[in-house]
Amino acid sequence: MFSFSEENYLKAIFHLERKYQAGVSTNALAEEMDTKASSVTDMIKKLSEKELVIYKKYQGVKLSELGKKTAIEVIRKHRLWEYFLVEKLNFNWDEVHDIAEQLEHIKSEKLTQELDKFLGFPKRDPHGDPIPDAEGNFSVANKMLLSELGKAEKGICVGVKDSSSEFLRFLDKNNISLGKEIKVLEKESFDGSMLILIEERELRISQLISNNLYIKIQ
Amino acid sequence: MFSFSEENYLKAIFHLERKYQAGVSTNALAEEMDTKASSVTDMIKKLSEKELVIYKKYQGVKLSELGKKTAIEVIRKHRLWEYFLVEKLNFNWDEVHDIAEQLEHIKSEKLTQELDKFLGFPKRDPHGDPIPDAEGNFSVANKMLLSELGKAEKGICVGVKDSSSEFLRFLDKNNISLGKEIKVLEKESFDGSMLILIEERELRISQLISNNLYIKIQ
DNA sequence: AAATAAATTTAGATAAGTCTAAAAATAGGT
DNA sequence: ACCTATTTTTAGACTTATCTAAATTTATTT
Repeated sequence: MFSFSEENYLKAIFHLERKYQAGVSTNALAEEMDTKASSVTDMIKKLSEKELVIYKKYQGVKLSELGKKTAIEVIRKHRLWEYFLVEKLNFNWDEVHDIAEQLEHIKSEKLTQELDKFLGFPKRDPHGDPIPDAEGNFSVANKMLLSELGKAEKGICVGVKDSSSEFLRFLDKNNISLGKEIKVLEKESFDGSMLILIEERELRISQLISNNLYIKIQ
Repeated sequence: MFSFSEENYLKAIFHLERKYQAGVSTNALAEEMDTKASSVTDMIKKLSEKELVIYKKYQGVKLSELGKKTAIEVIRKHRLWEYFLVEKLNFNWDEVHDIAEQLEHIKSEKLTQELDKFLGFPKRDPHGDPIPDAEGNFSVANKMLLSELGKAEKGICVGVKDSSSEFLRFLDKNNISLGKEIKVLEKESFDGSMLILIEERELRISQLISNNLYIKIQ
């Protein structure tokens, strides 16, 4: 079994690989993990010895098949627990991340399977992210950022890029939640803000907001 | 916040204090924690600095009020999670201990409270042990060991002293479970075994068994 | 009360994960 | 191609929790 720290590194590498297919740099990992580059190098060596990552000095890291499988298992647990907290224990979607960061490291395959079953095999967590199934498969939705929409186009809100409490509470306050339709009424080119229509209300949002909201078109 | 290891020591001291009111010895703790006496001394010093225990060299330890409160919180979480695993996730009572050992260290007061509410504020875990409430109060049942009963006496099974898988599975196999009435038909003085009546079946059990089964009389 | 046994503590070592500071390698600009 | 800036790695140190082996304290026995 792997330590909490090892699992967290694997998860971080997994997420960064989407952006850096050629290999995740030490500095990128250090920023993601909120630690120093030298610590990252140390851990990468350890993960490499355990054959969880493929690593050549100065060339960045990639996950091995085992590393990827392990990372996906951790992500599966994280998202199942988030779903549990919101659907069964009345948590708001902005409160669950830190607790799920702890729960994702609990080691018991049976627990994960039974939790999944108990929850009715949910497909997405409260932030719209897909939950991997027991085999590690999960849909990579054809989502796009709201900011990519043009004037008069519309989409369904399906997820958030930033899942910080601050952002999620902003969305709550403005009644923006997953599943709602958003139509772009106007786009202001000089600051990137847009006027949107959501549930018959008009709302002006900054580019920072539209850049962190995923939508699905059609 | 305290480390997993610190919490485990506090829990162990709490349990041992029932037996050693004068103070828990280093060796007793070492055995309970399955570690070396020197490691125990190291940890006790640390707990003492943090004012979680009262410690004088060579005199054993006792929990401080803070230490006791912390230990009870961990035990509360352990037992709530055990109840959750059995009642919601279809675990058998012999499978839950190791997973609860992990879950008991999750830090979130809200999680504990909401879990308690979700489960309907259960009073006892699957092994019959009382679950402390949010204020740390819990009933210390007036239970006794089955082995203390005399011939022709009877009681209701309310808990187990040993909660190892092996013992619990033995009980399952022989259809002994919490809430059932047990009557002593015969006691064999030379080996301490007894013949009991449970659900109209007669069963001979060794002293090891009757020494690990709690019953309530009347 | 002295001698021995048992329990406990101390001293020093180890492993995991992190850090700072310095060295080495790579990348970029001219 | 060279010089500089950036990135990455190495070296050495620190903390937590553990260990072994030795020293010390307490308890027991005669």
